[in-house]
Amino acid sequence: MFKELDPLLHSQLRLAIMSVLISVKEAEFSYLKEKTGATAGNLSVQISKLSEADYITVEKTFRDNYPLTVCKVTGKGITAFDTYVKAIKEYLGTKS
Amino acid sequence: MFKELDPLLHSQLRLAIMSVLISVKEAEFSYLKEKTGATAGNLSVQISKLSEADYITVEKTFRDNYPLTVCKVTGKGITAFDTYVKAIKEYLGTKS
DNA sequence: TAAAGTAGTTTACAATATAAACCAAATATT
DNA sequence: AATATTTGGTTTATATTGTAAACTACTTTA
Repeated sequence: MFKELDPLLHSQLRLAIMSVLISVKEAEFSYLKEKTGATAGNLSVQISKLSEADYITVEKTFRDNYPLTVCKVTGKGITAFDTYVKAIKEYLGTKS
Repeated sequence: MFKELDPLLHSQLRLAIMSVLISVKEAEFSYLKEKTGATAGNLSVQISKLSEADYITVEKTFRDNYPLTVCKVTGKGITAFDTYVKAIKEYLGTKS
């Protein structure tokens, strides 16, 4: 009846991160922090999880002497997100 | 940016329960169990939580000598569900 | 009357989410 | 030139949540 919801995506913050990354293709840590409203600690943890699953890539460099973390969504991530969107719509009813 | 997702509804099983109840207005425990594919234990716990929040009402009676649990969604539950649907659509992108 | 079935509830544990504490380096202040 | 503050995060500890397994209580069937 109801499709499984990818537990990695069924998390408010991880879903928000993916949503942002799909819309912009690339984002800095601080940008994600601002857009999602998350604390840095929580954001760091959830970025690691998405990265471990290869839903996103994380590049750590420096800019103006400060560390800079840049995230991008992968093909696998886009597919997973699309699948999640289709699945959850079943739950939301026909008014979708 | 992103609206909060009601944590009570942002759970695969509770969302499925609400989804069913909104489509049928009233359902027995065993019907919910079949539709959601949940174990009885998990279903029992999640029904209690929805009931405590007054998102649903639970009526315990007997039918043919066996206990019978019937659930209905409340007005508050419908409102909460609608709000959740609107909120999560923000996360799902414009292809919604 | 013993075994199996119905309809759940309770409990114990695993997984998740999150804030708080921490770290390393850079810049600003006294 | 120390010291304090800021940047940009990570790690850790705790609280919350989710779930399966075990249990309860009663009923039916053999």
